Amino acid sequence: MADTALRLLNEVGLEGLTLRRIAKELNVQAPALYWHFENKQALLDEMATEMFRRMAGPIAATDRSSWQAYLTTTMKGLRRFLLGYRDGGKVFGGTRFTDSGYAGPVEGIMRVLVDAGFTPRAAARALFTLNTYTMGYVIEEQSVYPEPGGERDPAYDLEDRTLRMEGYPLAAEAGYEFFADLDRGFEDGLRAIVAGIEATLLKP
Amino acid sequence: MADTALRLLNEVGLEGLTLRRIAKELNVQAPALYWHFENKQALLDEMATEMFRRMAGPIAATDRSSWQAYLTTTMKGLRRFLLGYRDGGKVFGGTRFTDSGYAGPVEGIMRVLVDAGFTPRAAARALFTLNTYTMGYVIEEQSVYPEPGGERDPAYDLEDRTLRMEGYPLAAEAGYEFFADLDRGFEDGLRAIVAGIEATLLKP
DNA sequence: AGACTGAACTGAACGTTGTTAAGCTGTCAA
DNA sequence: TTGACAGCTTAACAACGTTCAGTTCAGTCT
Repeated sequence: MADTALRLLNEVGLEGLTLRRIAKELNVQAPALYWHFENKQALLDEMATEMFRRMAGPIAATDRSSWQAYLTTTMKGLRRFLLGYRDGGKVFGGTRFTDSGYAGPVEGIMRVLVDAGFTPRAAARALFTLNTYTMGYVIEEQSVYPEPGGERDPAYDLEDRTLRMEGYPLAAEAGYEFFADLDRGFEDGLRAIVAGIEATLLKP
Repeated sequence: MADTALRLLNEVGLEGLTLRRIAKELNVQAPALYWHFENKQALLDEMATEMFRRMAGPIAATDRSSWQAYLTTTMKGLRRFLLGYRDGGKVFGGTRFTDSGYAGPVEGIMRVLVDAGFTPRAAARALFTLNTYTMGYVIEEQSVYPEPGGERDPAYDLEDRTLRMEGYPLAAEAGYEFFADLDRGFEDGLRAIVAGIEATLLKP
């Protein structure tokens, strides 16, 4: 049921994801959904939780050669997963999980960090910082590329953007760096944050 | 007009911000708004732009004793401003600006960084990384504290949260660190990122 | 003065949305 | 056979964004 909604999400986007559309996909009338969910928000929460369940498994089995490599591949994985769903960032950000299934994965990441010498508080801070960065990045990214693997939104055309920046050469160059190579941009930011975590949270 | 909508935003939230409600505030009928805006999204874009205009001034006049201090106070200011509007993070994130008024402030920040020895590309990356972090943080934060200066959303009750985490001691402690002191949490993350920027983007 | 223009708005309506209420259908246990 | 209950349907509601044809009114031109 949340499965169906998630599949539909990639077809119609968050805006087009109406209860009647979901019901149609299930060969059912819209009010029938209320037997399973209290309201639409509860369904969205369930969807976010299901998304998390699906990514928790694959992400768990990552590079453990160092805590840096572990965090890096984990966050790359998180981004890839969120990008896999249309509006994945928005659906995921700010929705509460409907069960405690995320406790396990969080415990796993925390374990790695604490074993590497972090205090629990520093480990939690590192994790939260990386999470918010990744989510913020994906939200921004998905407003440039609304559909997974799809075309760039024409409103973010780089040449138009540069033209409108006349008189502000550095801002023009910045705009280009912001939205040109999003993969590399994410990883450069990620590398910076991981290095900063080592400098200020592991060895304060 | 966007002013009125912004004032109303803090009263009724993004969800309650309907065209009929805005029109009522202006002593006008709802369709009249379409004389001034193509559609509701255009109005939201205009609101985000207006938000940016209001924060660009105050933020510009900040600590210039070092680029680190400059970035830190700028980002603290950005967060404070976003927190000043209900759902400020969501309104701001992923909306396109309606004019090029943001080019000036961006140019200013870039200038400081380049003068401090950053390449333009590294400066842009530093700025974007901090921006996405701040926006992601505020979005998360505002789902815990929906109203500016208001009460904590009961769904994020820390004790409930901790209870549901039985068997995952580190995750429980992490949950506490995540949502306990949001001011300190933001600044700790900020400090880490700024340090990482120095280590990997200024001196690669 | 009178005709015209355009900006700004009204009133009524349309299709769609999330949601509620009451009632129908089948399945399984007592 | 009866009853309970899960799961659904049909009908309807208020509210939403939006469209369209018409109205008001200040200002301009002849």
